[in-house]
Amino acid sequence: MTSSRRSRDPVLQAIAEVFRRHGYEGASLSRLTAATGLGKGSLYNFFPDGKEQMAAEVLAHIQCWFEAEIFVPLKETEGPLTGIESMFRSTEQYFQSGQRICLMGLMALDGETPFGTQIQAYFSDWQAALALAIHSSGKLKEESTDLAEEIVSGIQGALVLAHAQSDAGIFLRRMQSFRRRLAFPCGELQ
Amino acid sequence: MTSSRRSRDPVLQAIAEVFRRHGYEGASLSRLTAATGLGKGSLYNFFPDGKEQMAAEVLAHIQCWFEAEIFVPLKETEGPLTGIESMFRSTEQYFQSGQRICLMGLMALDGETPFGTQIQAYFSDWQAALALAIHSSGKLKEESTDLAEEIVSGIQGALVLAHAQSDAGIFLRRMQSFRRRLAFPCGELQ
DNA sequence: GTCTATAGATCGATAGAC
DNA sequence: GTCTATCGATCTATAGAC
Repeated sequence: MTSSRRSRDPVLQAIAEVFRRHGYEGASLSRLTAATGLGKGSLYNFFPDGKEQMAAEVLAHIQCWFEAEIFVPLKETEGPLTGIESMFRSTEQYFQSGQRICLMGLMALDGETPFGTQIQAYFSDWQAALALAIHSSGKLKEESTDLAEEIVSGIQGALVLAHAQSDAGIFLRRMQSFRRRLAFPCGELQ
Repeated sequence: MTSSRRSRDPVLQAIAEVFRRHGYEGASLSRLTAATGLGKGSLYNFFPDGKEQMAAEVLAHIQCWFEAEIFVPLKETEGPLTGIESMFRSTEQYFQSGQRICLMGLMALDGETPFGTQIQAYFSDWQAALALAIHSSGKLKEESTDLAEEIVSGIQGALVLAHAQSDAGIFLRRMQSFRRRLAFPCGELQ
């Protein structure tokens, strides 16, 4: 169990990279075997239900990582602003300053995948945790929800644009912009 | 020429919908024949270079539409604010209030497609036209560029989130938020 | 110009040797 | 647990009848 965990994780990460780069339909078994260094037989030994199970487990792994590293700190940190700043830092690191894509966002656009529920949960969990942190930093409840929606969607858009322009600077500039937006209370004008 | 144009356009639109729904790799010829009502032979008569040519022409068609309906009005309208408002309206209409996906954004994330140049041009043209309109509405040049980047990427993110949550309201709320952001000069704080 | 038939490659998945 | 061999289905693309 524990040793299976230890060997399963790097395989899952290699698989995740293939899904990120090629999308669900483009992630062929030949690409997956090449990326993992495993034969088809071994892959089906790890994931008896094949490609769909691989994608489902990758998404579950991502959800767990964000839950532990971002959502929980957002909800629990004593000073809520440090939770928010830790979110920005973890997000920048996870997406490699904008060079890496969000698989949840890609799958959301891709559509026609059986992962709608997982994707929906990921985004609503993120937004809820962030809205709570913003609210307890002193903003009104309505404004917090709105800002959380702006930032969660804004991060996705920043990843799209950064990848389209092959310019990670776009992502980092957007993240700085979100930080400023939370620091200055100019949203109260409306 | 003119009659070929007339018959080519609806075919191209049907093809575009398939790419939007299934991505480049998921847009199989069988789906394309089903959506267009044409046999493979006819499709290859229209597009001798096959799927890649179909996608390239779809993207070119989209670029042309945005150029004519959004970018030019942004650059040319007498009162620049009416150009910006017309952009918001056309954008909401084009993306069907957030129910329709941006094919350029999807292809940008999809990666590994040979359309990087077209995608890059689309986004930089949009941002440049919008920045110019914002600048001539009275904002500083630096702030205009930044706001244009925020809005162009923000629209993409709003489409991602709206599709993930199956909630077009998200897209419409983000668009309203952008309008407010342009109306109130609170960005000068930093 | 539209269709059907089909080629050749690759797809996801399985079987069975080791 | 890992591999190779192979299945049937589907893929993109072509050929040729009408």
